[in-house]
Amino acid sequence: MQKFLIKDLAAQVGNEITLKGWASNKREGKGLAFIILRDGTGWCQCVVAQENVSDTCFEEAKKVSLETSLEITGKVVKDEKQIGGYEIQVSNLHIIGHSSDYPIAKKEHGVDFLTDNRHLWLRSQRQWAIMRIRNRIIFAIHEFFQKDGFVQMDAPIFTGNACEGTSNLFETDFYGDPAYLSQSGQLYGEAMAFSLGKIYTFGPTFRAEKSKTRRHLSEFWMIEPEMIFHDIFDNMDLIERFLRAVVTAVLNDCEKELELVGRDTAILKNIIKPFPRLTYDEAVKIIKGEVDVNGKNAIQSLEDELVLVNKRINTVEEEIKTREEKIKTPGMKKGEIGFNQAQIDKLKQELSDLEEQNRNIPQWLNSARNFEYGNDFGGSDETVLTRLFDVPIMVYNWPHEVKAFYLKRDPNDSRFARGVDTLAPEGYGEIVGGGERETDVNLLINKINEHQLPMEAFEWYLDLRRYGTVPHAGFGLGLERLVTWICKLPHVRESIPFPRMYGRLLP
RNA sequence: UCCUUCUUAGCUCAGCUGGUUAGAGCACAUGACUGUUAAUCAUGGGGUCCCUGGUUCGAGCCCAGGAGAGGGAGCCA
Repeated sequence: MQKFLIKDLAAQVGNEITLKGWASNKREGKGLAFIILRDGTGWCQCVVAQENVSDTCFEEAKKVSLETSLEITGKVVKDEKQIGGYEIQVSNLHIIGHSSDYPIAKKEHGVDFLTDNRHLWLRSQRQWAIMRIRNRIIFAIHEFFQKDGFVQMDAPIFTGNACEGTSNLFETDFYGDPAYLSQSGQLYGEAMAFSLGKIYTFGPTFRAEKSKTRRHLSEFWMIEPEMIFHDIFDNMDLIERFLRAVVTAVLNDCEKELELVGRDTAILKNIIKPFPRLTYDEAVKIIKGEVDVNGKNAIQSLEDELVLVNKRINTVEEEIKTREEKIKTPGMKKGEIGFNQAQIDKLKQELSDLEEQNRNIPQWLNSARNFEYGNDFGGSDETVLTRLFDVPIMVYNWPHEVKAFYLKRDPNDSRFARGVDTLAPEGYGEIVGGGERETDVNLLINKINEHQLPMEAFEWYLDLRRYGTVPHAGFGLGLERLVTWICKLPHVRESIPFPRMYGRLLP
């Protein structure tokens, strides 16, 4: 077992202790080696000075390469310059497992390579920070619901019926019968709420969507609370309190991790402000640019963005050119060439992202301008809308045709269903979908027929209305999308330890 | 399913109008340097230019087909 951990070094200043872990980096000088040790709880520089250790020990230190596992004994010294604020002056060192040609270098890598090496990528600092934030989010979710009187219950993963239609389901063999991997625990959640009042499920969800976008996974974790005697407005109140609690927990406890992922926390701190609530009608007007919000016009701001993107493309191209010229000047130091080369690589990465945006934004503009009233929002519409806000927004009262069969019709206007989507700001889009459920058995039967779903598979669900129906509501939160927004990640793939995506099953 | 971008060393990328022996940085190996922060400096090894076919005196570069990856639309949390 490990007696001492890097995170606890503060209490050990002046003491000689033994740490166990991996070498995440090493720098060498004459008679001196600096090993950055990581043990899962943090990073710490260990200094091996030839004069302080035996010759065999120093030879051993020289053999340490990236990700070699080792045991290090030495004195803990305070040193503000270092990552964790402490340093080990090594007196003894012992290699546990060698590591040669570790594939992930101390440099930028492409996504394909990193995803192929996810099992090793997880060891890097940024991924470590994301996983810790993910963990804090999960814990905060449980804390919030448990304190609020919810009971955690589990929906089955094998299901015989499709919740919202048969497409996008992974089919498996269940003793000779077709079974589907759950794409939502929602219907089961309703049954469980009718027993325990307020429940939430927390489990994996599977969608066979052939989507290759920055916000889709084939396997993701969903949190689905369901509450009796809640209407859509109670539901929105809960969503708001819930998200506020989770984000606040991360802000309070993950300062270091947020810094490591480079998250500007100013926008997260806005979470204390009330979430704007828009009806579908209001949101459509904003998307189409007919109504301004916060002094900003959706179409205009997107057009401005396009201009900025183009300007930035020019600047970046110029800078690449300048640096390429600079490299060619004779007599330049090798180190300076390397530095410029690295800058050029970074700029090229930015350039290809910008060019991507340059291709996408005109499409989004087109789709926003021509948005047809009555349609569901597409990914780009959500982006266009949420770019204008600095807090999550809630859009409710959707045209009933575009939403799931189990949503309640608005009693004041039957064209609308009482669904609510919560969209994360900064262009991130939908993180929560939910609503008030239909309570009338006959309206439900009509809807099931309209959607051409197999009635026999839903008989048990209809029983919930036959035996003491009550008003109830709930929602589903996509954990990875929340992690992605809170960390401001460029892609969901970094928000889960081993992402399962269209075309990705390994590692 | 459709649109779009890409594929050159282990990794990240150059490679001009089609021209002779394909380059750089990182990583790796050896050596130098007592305090480095992606350390630095010197030397060295390392290539099926994604695959198949075509055009050409000549293809990493042009054409056709295929494979793989990125992003987007649809669909969705």
